[in-house]
Amino acid sequence: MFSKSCEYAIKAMIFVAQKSNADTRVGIKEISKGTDAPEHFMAKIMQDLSRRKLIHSVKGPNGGFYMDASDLKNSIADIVKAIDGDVIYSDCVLGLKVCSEKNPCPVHFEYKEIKKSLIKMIENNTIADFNEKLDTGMYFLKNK
Amino acid sequence: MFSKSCEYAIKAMIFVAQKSNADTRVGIKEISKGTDAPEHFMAKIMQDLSRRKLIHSVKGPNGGFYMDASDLKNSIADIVKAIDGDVIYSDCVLGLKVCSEKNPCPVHFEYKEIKKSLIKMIENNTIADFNEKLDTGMYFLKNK
DNA sequence: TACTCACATGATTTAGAAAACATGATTTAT
DNA sequence: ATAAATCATGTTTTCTAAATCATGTGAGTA
Repeated sequence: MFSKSCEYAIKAMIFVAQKSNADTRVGIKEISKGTDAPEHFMAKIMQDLSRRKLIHSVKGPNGGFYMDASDLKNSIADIVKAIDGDVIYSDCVLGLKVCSEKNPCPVHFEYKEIKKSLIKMIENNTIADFNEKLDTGMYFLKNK
Repeated sequence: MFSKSCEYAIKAMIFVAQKSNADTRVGIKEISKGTDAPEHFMAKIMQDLSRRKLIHSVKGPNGGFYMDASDLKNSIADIVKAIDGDVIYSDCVLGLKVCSEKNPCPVHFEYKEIKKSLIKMIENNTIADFNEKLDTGMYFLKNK
């Protein structure tokens, strides 16, 4: 559904939210281990997220990434838009460049409703929400 | 959502359903033009569909592809399973290899419901259904 | 039979995402 | 001020889906 980059980005945001606070930062190594993502690739993604102000970073010794209260208010949709753009809002099951009310593919109207709930899901779930969930220890960001 | 191959496969099935009957077959060239897909690539996909008995083919002069009554009863899900396998049934928003009730990613339960309606959609829509739709001229398989 | 048409099969190439690498810049600590 | 830690940036490599190419096979027709 999302690009690999985007999957990693979401996982990283959730992971950092869990592990960081005002003066505890999380480094790339820890993030990539905690989310089961390739280190160098994840580094690049973190820099994207940082450039787009979805997360804070500090250089140097004891540096790393962290999230403040306003970062925690971001939704999954904000991350997806930052990394994958708005394909999720415009994509077509059959791959039509333009698939709309006026120019619908054969499944346009059926998919429309599903897409609506999909968008609702990613827009209504904030990082803070996941933070609480993960605290229960009943959810996972990686398999092994 | 689906692979490019799968998108083309669905379009091709719908297209052939429209254009063919017992003694009118549709050739690769016509199919690829009618669905805006690369000819050689589409040829390969048609052969997959043919091998998996989702469509009939005839070699030689006046040969081509066609669908009989039972072919028309196939659902979109049948095509998806033939081309992409059952990833749609097991995929995870965050890319976990195993994402289940026992080992859920943070969005597993929210996505579960959406996935259910997605599957329902592709299982309940048969090629024959589209055939009728397309007759109205209000749906499209390509843009230009 | 021989020729042609059109699908079938397998090998090859291309393009773009995913991943890795090399180097630069900034901060902290001594 | 120097060195080490850590994020930032740009380039290169790898991998796989997507697309193409070359050749084979069966069916129809004269």
